[in-house]
Amino acid sequence: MPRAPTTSDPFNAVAEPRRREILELLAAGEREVGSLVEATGLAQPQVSKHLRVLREVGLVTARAEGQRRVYTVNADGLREVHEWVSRFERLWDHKLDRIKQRAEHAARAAREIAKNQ
Amino acid sequence: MPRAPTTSDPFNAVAEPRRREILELLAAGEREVGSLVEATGLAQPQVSKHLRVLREVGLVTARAEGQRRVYTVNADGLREVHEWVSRFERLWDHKLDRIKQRAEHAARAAREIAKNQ
DNA sequence: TTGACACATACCCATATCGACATATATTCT
DNA sequence: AGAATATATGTCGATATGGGTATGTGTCAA
Repeated sequence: MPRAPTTSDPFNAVAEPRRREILELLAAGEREVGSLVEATGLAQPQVSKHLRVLREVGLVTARAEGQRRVYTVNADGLREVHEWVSRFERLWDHKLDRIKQRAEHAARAAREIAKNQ
Repeated sequence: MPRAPTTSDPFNAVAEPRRREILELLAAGEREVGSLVEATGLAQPQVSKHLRVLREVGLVTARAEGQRRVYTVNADGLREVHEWVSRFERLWDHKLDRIKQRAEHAARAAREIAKNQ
C-alpha cells in the first residue's frame, strides 16, 4: 500500500511545504493564480496542481473572474488538524511548567543562600 | 522530484493516520512496542517502522528496558505544526463571528417586527 | 548453550508524488 | 476570426511509500 494520496485529507495536503506557502499567501487575502506564481517562484502548472489538491480537500475555493481565477482560503478545513494537534498541547505545557518550576526553585535557593551570607 | 520523505518533518510524519494513532496512544502514557501492536491491530514490523519514522523526526523517544523498548511521546515536535495551523485560527474565528453577528442581527430584526405589531 | 521472546531490519511490489515540459481550454482584445 | 493571455490538464521519470513476509539482533530463562 503506497502512501495515502495528498488529496485524502488536510493532513496529507498540508504536508507539502509549497502548499503551506500557498495557504499562507492566501491567508493574507484572495489572490489570482498568476499572483501566486509570481510570489512562490514556482512554474504555473505546479501552482495550478497544488491548488487542485487544496481544492479537493476543501482548503481553498476558486471563483472565476473573467479569465482569471481568484482563490480564497477556507481555513475551516484546518480545524481538524488544529484540534488534533491541540490534544498534545498539555504535554509541552507540562514541560514548560517543569522548566518554570525549576527556575522558581533555583530562584528560591538563591535567595536562601543570599540570606545566609 | 517525489514527495518529501515522511521523515523530513513532523508535517509529513503526521500525515499518516496510523502514526497519528500511535501518537495518540502514547499521549496517554508510555508503552512498549508489543502493547502498540495489540492496540493498533497492525503487524509488528509495520509498528516498528512507523516508530522509526516518528523517532527520526523526534516525535517519540525510545528507552530500552530489558528486551522491551518503551516509547514516549515528545510532543515538543508538534509545536511547529500547532503554531503553523494556529496562524489560520483567526480565519475560522472570523467566520464564527460572522455567524454570531448574523444571528444577533436576525434577533434584533425579530424584536423590531414584534414591537411593531 | 539452547530455545523462546521482543523488536528491528531487509526485501518485494503496486502506487501516488512532484517537477519539467508540452498542450488543451477558456476568455479577452483587435 | 485570429492572436494573446490566464489557467488547467496530460505525460514522463525518478523516487519514497506502506503493507506483507522473512530474517536478523539482542535479551532472558532453563
